[in-house]
Amino acid sequence: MELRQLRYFMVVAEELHFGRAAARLHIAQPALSQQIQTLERALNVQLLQRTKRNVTLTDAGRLFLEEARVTLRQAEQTAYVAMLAGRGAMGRLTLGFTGTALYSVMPTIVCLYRDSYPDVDITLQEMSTEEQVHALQSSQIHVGLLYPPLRDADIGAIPLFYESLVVVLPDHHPLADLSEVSLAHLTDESFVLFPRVEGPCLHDRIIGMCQQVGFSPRIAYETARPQIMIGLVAAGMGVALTFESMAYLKRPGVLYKPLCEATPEWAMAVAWRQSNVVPVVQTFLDVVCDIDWEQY
Amino acid sequence: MELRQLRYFMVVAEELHFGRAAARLHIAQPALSQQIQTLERALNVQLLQRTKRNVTLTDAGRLFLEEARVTLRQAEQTAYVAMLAGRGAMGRLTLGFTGTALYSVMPTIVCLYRDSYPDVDITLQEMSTEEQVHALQSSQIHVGLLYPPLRDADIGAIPLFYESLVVVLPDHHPLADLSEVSLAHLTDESFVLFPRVEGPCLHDRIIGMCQQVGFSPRIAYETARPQIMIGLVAAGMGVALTFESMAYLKRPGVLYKPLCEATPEWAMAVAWRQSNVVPVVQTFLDVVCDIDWEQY
DNA sequence: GCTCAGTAATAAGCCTATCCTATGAGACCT
DNA sequence: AGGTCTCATAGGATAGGCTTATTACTGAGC
Repeated sequence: MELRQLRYFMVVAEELHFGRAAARLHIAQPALSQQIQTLERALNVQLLQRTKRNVTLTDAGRLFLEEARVTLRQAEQTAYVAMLAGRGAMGRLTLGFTGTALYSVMPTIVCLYRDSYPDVDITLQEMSTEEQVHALQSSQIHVGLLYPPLRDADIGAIPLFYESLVVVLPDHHPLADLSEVSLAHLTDESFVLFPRVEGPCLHDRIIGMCQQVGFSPRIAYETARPQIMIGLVAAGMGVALTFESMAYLKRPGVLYKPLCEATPEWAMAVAWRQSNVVPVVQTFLDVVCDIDWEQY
Repeated sequence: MELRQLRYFMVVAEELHFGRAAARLHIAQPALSQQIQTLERALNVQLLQRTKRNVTLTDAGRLFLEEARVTLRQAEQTAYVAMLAGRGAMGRLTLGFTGTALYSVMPTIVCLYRDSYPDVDITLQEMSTEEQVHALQSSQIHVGLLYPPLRDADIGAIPLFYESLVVVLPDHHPLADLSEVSLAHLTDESFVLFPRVEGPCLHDRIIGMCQQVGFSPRIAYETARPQIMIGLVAAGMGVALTFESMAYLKRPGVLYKPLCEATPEWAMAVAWRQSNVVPVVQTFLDVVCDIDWEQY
């Protein structure tokens, strides 16, 4: 039994006339008669009652027709699913993101992507930049939201938008009234900073900047989680340096101040493994690149 | 897209190895490669990721595989339904039966048939012998339970069992104490009888028997419904003549008495249209003929 | 580093099945 | 009785599927 035979049979059952059915199928009538005969022989069942004058369905034919319709619909569905999946409009996408991305770009991107591709299931995993690189290399995630630079040439990355560093202060801090803060003001402060492994390059740059101003920051606490970071600042455990986009994460008792110094313009990027651009990755990148980051 | 390709793909997806898959399918490896390629080209989707060393499913392939499995199962179901229907083990059977059959053979037959062929839906229709003949001729019913003789040569009939006539009396009737009753006793009675159209031949025989004994029965009420017939007898509206199998229909206030006279041995028969022996009819007749009517 | 085994793709030829045209056979109508 | 309609059959052309042989490439072992 083949789908062709089901398709042919369905038309014959609708027309109850081999000539017309053959015309609809764009084949000659004898070919159609043959196929139906082959089908009946394969099933060992008479599906049609032919007199020399007209054609009717047998009871078996009627029941077979119903099932055949279901089968053909299901076959269509099968092809449709493949088509969707092949275009990246269906399936599963696993996305890694840093703790900071959770409070900035990640929700935006995921919402827009879901709107465009509702049939793609998304698996979200918070992980550090380092972890994301490994996860990309081992195909545990499809794409990541992380902080360049990356050393692996196989991993592509597109920076989304550049942002400066800001200082996070408790609101009763002596510097709270200034409109901007210099690193020099922070010489004797305790610092809350992200762990070096979260972004060794940026970490080193920050330490370097401090040393240029003449001090080595005393890092009292390390945490990659923004919520915890500003919580510690609010509790007076120190000051923090973080990205300006974090300023969206309001919390009573905490102020964000720009730095006077030209800070490194740092970018969050979307990254993927270039040797593994499966369709869902491509559509995801399309969506991300379509976003106008200026407004953020 | 054809079912063959789905079957092939399923095996390749299971083996993830063209050589082994081809062996399982009893074809050569290049044929399999070709079919899968044709399938991928038809869908315009890559289902398998081949390196020179091994084969893996793409995301699209995984989703396609699930749907393909469903499709193949449904195709099997389609063939299975046709097979069942072709053997008369599935579909619909319409059965005509007389009012008397309702209280004798019909329930027995229908129960046994349902046990053997649970997937055949049965439509039951009470109708007179005459009506059944017409319904058989016009294919409104497949088989009937009725009283021969039938004049149509195209309608086959098998008598099920022979039975005699009995007299139905109200229990306070003067003849109630006799163990058997003669027609001569009933000369002055009012009769409750089935309408002539329900079985003209038997009706005429009964009238004839009465006339042989020397009287013409006064038919006070005519009804084809046994319940009504014995109800009328119980109410003292007359006596009735009916088949002995009716004696199963007990009712307080009513007695059944055999006749002294040799009555015509009359048979209920199963009838069908010989030019319309579709599978369900054949299986129905098989069941009916398998019943040992001696015990009834 | 080279060879060999393993694996999928490709090539070329054969064969079957699918399709076509032409024709036959039975039913219904005039 | 002849004509028309409709499905089945017959015979030939064609395409698609299968086979074997070969190629191209990979990875493992010596």
